[in-house]
Amino acid sequence: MTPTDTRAALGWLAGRSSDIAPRLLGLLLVSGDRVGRIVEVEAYEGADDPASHAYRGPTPRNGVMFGPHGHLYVYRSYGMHWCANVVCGPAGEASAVLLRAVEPVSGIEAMWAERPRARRESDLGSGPGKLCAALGIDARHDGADLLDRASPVRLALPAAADGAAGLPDTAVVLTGPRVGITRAVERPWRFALAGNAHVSRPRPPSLA
DNA sequence: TTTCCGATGTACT
DNA sequence: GTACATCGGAAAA
Repeated sequence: MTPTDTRAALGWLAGRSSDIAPRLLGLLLVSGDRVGRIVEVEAYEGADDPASHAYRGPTPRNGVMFGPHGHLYVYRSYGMHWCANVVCGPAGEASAVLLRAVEPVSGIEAMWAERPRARRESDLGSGPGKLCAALGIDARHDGADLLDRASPVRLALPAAADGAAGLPDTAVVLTGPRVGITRAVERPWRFALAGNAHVSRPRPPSLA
């Protein structure tokens, strides 16, 4: 697996976000010199998902969601934080995966500099707003091509990954309701790596 | 520790 | 005007 093969290796990234979301766990999110391992995500679909930004159709904010898969949709949350999504629906059919938490892998000093209030390493990327701050992701990256090696923000396969999966066979994925929404709350479209300290709050219940 | 609440841009009623 | 895919500081316990 060479770095130039990312687009081919992640060909499965096109489709329904609820299918694709758990497969993003374990992949690397690269932003300049900073790298985080994706440990928590949520799926948001389009016209059939009342909790999705795309539910009511395209707007100036969510336009990237209706474009080709593999691009980054960045929006401002509660007026002060940035949140980032991986677009996975085919053009015209909005479907995206919200990146909720990353585990710092490298460029960790730069992440601390972006988040001086953090008290421990697990405060750096344990939330959708936190990870964008730690990795320096903002409106400039809305629409960035995550499968282009020259992109300022991109996805990468972990070095040890064999095949398309970014996770070891022993990894356990927790599933639960999405965080912070009021509609379609019953859909279990939050996915997180069991036992990982960098998952956001509220922490999903561990398996018995 | 848990709960509560303010900050504040964009979209919608 | 109200809701919102959040966060972190302060108060309560």
